[in-house]
Amino acid sequence: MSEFTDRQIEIMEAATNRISKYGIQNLTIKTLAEDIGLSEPALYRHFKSKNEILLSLLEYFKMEMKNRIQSISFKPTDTTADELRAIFNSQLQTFTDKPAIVSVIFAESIFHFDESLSNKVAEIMDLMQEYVLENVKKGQENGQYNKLIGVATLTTIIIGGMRMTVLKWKLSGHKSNLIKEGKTVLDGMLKMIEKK
Amino acid sequence: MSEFTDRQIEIMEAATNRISKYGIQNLTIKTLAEDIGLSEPALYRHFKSKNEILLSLLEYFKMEMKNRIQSISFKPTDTTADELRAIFNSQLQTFTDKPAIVSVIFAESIFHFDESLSNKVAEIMDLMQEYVLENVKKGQENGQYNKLIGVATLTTIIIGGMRMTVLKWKLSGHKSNLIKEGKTVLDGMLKMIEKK
DNA sequence: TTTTCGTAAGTGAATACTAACTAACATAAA
DNA sequence: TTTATGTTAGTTAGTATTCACTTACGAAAA
Repeated sequence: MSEFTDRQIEIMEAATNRISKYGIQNLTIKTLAEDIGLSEPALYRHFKSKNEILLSLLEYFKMEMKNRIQSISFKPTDTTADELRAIFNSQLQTFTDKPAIVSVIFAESIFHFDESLSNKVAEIMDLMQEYVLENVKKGQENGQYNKLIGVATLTTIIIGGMRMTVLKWKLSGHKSNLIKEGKTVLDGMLKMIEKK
Repeated sequence: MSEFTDRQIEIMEAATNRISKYGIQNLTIKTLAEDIGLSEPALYRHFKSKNEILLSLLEYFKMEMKNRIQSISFKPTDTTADELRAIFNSQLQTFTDKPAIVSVIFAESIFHFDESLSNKVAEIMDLMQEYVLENVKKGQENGQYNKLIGVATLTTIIIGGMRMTVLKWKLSGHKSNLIKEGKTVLDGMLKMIEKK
């Protein structure tokens, strides 16, 4: 199914964990090899460079996210707001299960040094943006959302609010309840957006 | 006035610019010295380590931001929303004048490798949060803001929306008009919050 | 004369990556 | 069934380069 081997996935997950725990500066081929219990050259059997590990890791998450969100099945009784709730719930659940991912995909700045990497992060952000924009458009068209604010601006506010919630959760050391807080913030925004 | 010498400020600004242009990975003592036209050991005359340059740089901006925001003079006719507009306008103006700052203070992740540095970034974020929280509390108390949402959640949404706007501006290569777009987003949020 | 601010020329440690080799195993011709 | 050949995934022991930082010294202002 996946285009990656088991060993490659193991390496990518170890890299994600190390970045999450100690930052990108501490992700070296040496430490990464030690984490997995292999020698340094062994890693080069599976990826041709360190950059390729990072690039693959981002691509891997992008694929996962796309598949996951597109396979969410909405009920016929769901409102447009319910659909948005389902999308973010799925995201927050993934982050809660694998907190290390957040450190990697929310970090435009750590990949600033390499164009291919920062482009890949931008692609992931754009993908999420598309889903939200589509939802907002739909909600305004079917009259479930008010039209106080334009589609683009509303999308910025929604994504911004959710990102901020994730960031605070991360800075708290993952101690707070991300799913609960994310729900509070999203419901807050929907309370202001939904027509009554 | 400042606790920093001219040379120190010159070094901190050069460091900020280099991080902004090429990322933290490219900020080395060698490249930094070349930017200023000095030798490497000369930098050590002014800062005792590379980390101290970064730490000072963050402290320098924190001080600047605190002074700047606290010296904003509100008119008696200003609504609570106007006060919030003035605060963010001041921030966005600073970012527009010196875009490099954004790369440094919006980057929790790039300083992940050092606790003192990430703490300093958190302090800057907390400071901004305080100003917004105070404003939201005041607005709800004096009846200018509605009470659909709690103070903390509303603060998260506002800061999140503004951060997202700045991030998009940064990813656009500073090509969009930050002040204008920030105003649009803030006005959008206020439209939903203000009592009519 | 002392202090300040600079330089040239290093240091040891760490980094991404490579060279050369091998054990284990699969495939298929003899 | 044995033997030859190739592949996969690993090893040890390096390479050149880059890094933050230091030592020892010079010039010139106070």
